[in-house]
Amino acid sequence: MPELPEVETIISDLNRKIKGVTITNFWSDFPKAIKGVTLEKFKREMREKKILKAERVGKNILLHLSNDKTLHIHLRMTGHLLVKDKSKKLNQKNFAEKVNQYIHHIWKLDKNKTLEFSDLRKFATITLLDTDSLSEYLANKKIGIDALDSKFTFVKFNQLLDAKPKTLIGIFLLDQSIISGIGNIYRSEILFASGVLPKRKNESLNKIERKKIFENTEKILRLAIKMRGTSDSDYRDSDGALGHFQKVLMVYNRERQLCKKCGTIIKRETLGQRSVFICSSCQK
DNA sequence: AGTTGTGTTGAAGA
DNA sequence: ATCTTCAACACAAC
Repeated sequence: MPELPEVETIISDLNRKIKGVTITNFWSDFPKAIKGVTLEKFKREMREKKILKAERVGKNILLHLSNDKTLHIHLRMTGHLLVKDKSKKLNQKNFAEKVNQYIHHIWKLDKNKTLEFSDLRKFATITLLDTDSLSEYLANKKIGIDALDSKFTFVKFNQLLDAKPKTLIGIFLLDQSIISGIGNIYRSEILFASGVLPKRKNESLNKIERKKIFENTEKILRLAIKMRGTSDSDYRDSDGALGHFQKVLMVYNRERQLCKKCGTIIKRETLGQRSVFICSSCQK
């Protein structure tokens, strides 16, 4: 599941591999994922445009093009972007893996490269925007402050918590309109590291607990970026390779396994229709 | 073999 | 308003 660290890994890969390259053509067998324009119009808009830069806001990918257009890509659950270089024989093995075989869109690039979009469940979306209208578009989407934005301070975090006193912290952390970037994996990990149960109301959290959640959010997200994300299931980087954070998960997807800290059996609970994983002895 | 769970988001319903 | 449910879709696990 691509959350902030996985998207950040993709963004840095894209900037390293395809910044400045020219799109020669575009192919899709699932144009439904392309929002706002027909496939034909979209193809026309792609041809002979340069990819200037990749950017990230929360889990959202922004690709700035040379025609004052910006591509907004959301990977949703199973989307991932692969960069292939036909002049290199590298990564054939990764790309052959089944999870990388659900290619529904291809940007053909110069220098023998392609940007290929694999998406098993086909929930991902591609939106073509005027770069000028970007800030308006993002405001409309109600994307909250990025969890790694330097403006996301402890003071700001407290203001956000106090604005939603009755909300459960486990639900709050997942709400992209408040803070963007945290998904199901990292909310369980952040709350475990902070010793706080997901069903605690914001108003019940004392200053020490708030501080721990705030600090662990940055700490865990940055460590996960360093480890190139969590490949618990479908996620792969632009080489089609696995991330490594799944090796150090403390609670996520570890139902009925023993807590790595205290040996208590990890439990799975449902919160807002989604699973959350807890150690009832480490978290209060 | 049919049912259920999976997680992200937007839209619809209450 | 805010919460809950569902739908988008494919597949693995039961």
